[in-house]
Amino acid sequence: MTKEALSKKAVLLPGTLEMLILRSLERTGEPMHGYGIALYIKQISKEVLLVEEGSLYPALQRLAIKGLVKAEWSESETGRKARFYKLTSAGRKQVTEEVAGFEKILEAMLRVVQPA
Amino acid sequence: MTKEALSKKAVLLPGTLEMLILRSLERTGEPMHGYGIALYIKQISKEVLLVEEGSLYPALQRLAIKGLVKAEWSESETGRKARFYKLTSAGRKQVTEEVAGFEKILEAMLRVVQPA
DNA sequence: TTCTATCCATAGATTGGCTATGGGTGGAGG
DNA sequence: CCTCCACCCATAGCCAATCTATGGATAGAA
Repeated sequence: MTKEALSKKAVLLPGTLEMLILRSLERTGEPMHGYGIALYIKQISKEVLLVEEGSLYPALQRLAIKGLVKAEWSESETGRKARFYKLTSAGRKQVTEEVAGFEKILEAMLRVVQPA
Repeated sequence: MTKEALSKKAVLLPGTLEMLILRSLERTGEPMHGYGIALYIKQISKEVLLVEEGSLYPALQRLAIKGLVKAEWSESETGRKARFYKLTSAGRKQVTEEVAGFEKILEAMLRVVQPA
C-alpha cells in the first residue's frame, strides 16, 4: 500500500460507509486496521472516496457492536499498535446482502439519472 | 392508516433525493407537481425508489429556497389545485454538475464493491 | 528537533430522510 | 347520496449517520 496520508475533504455517499468497510475487509481477506481501511478505500477508488477519521472510527465501533466485525489490538506493519478488524460470519453474510441491495438501488438510480 | 398509492416503505440513497427530483424535472421537460414527481421516480425506477411525502415536500421547499426550482400554483390533470415546479436555469446547471459528480462517485464505489 | 505520516478516539453540530399527523378535493361504486 | 380511495399539500419532531474540530501518542525521516 502506498504511503499517503488521508485527505482532509471527505467524499462519500451517505449510508454506504459501513458497506464499504465490510467489503474492503472481505476483499483483502485479512484483518486490517482503521487507518489501513481508509487508505485502501481511497486507493482503490482512485482518490475519489475519502473517508474522514471522524466518520471511520465511529463506524467501526458500530460494526463491532453489531457483531459484524471483531476487533483485536496488534502491531501494525510500521511497528505501532493498532486495532485490527476482521469480518465475522455475520459480517460476511451482511456484506453480501448489502451489496446486492446496493446494486439494485444503483441500477434503479441509473434509470432515473441517465438519459434514456 | 394506510393510504397507499404512493409508497409502502421508502427506499432511497440518502443525499440523492434532490438530485433525483431535479433530474426528473429535467427529463420530463415540463413543470410537475410533487405527487407527480414521486410517481415518476417510482415508475421509472420500477418500484425500487420510493419517495416518502414527508421527505418530498421539504426537499421541494429546500430546492425552491435555493432557487433551483420555481413553484407555481395551478391545476392538475385531474382538476385539483397543485403546486407545479419547474427548473430554473440555476437548477439546470446544478443538476448537470450533480449528476456528473454522482456518476463519478458511483464508478468509484463500484471499484470497491465489485469483484475485480 | 522538528515535522510528517501513522494510528486511535470522542464531543458536538449539521444534514436530511422518516414517522406521524394534519387537512382538503374529485370521482367512482355501493 | 354517501363513503371510500386516489389525489395533493404540508409540518413538527425524531433519529441516524456523517462531518468538523479536537485531542493524544509514536516512529522515522529531514
